[in-house]
Amino acid sequence: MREEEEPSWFARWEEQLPSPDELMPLSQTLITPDLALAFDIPTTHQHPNPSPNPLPPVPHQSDFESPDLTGGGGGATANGGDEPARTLKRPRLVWTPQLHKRFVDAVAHLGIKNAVPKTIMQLMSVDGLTRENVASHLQKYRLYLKRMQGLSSSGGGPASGVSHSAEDQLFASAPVPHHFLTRGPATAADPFMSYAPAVAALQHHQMAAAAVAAHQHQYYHQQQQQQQQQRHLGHFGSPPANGFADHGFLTRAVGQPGLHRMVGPGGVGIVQPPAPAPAPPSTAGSYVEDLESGTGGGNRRVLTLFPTNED
DNA sequence: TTCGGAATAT
DNA sequence: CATATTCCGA
Repeated sequence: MREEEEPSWFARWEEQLPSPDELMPLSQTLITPDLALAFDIPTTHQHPNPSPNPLPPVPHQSDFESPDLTGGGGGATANGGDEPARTLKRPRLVWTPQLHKRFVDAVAHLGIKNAVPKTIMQLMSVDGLTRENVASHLQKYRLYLKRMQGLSSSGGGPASGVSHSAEDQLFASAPVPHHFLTRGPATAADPFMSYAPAVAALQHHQMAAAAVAAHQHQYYHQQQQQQQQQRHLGHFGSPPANGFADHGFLTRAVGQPGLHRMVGPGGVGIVQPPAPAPAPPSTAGSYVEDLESGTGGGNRRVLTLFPTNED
């Protein structure tokens, strides 16, 4: 027994791909504008060829706005050569259907009562997502639910004007758990996400999804306490100004059902999947990087992530 | 002090 | 209108 088909694995890569659904780790990589501008994140370069990709050393922040003076004097924080990147404005988060899906799923699993921003955020496991992001969205989502409730039995008089505008589209994308409307705990009835136990852990402490991901085993799971909000932004402005336009995308799905999330510790530690094997040919997962809608022509840096994929 | 939730701002 | 930010109560 030897020699199986080594070369084959590559060819069958796509076919062997597990359910994309499971592999959809929403790996939205959010990099702070500073970081992104300074240098691109060493995301897994899926270069078919063995090209050594020496990750660019720490960048020299391109000045731009001063890091603010959060306490300039004092002399505390004497970090030498560290990229604080704290106090930066991040671009508006765009809630894509996928992201929202994740959100709804999380809420569904948690149950209304436990569905609080922090918990949801943790369960979602989306890097870069902040509690406020979730809180804001949650607020809107609640309004949506409320409205739906009121509408539900009003004598079918949508005449009032049930405007089914495109806005609902986002919400329509995700199934609204019925118990939401009437109140009920989370019934483990979800198509995806099988980390129910994680929920319990969550409630207990902030293990967060990191543990969940790690649960999968394989590769390293760097457990990091994300007590504070981590910062990561998505790839966005990487204008090919000078240098290379480069990658700019993240590779999702790596062969094998393992969630890899890039967690950035307070500093800039992006963990790259060891990926002993080459990266996917990039045929399977696609992603769409929407950036900048610019409908009105402004300087709106909209950070959007996300893949194509449906549900 | 932190978190959640609504109000308010952009 | 969609998010972000702020304010306040627990």
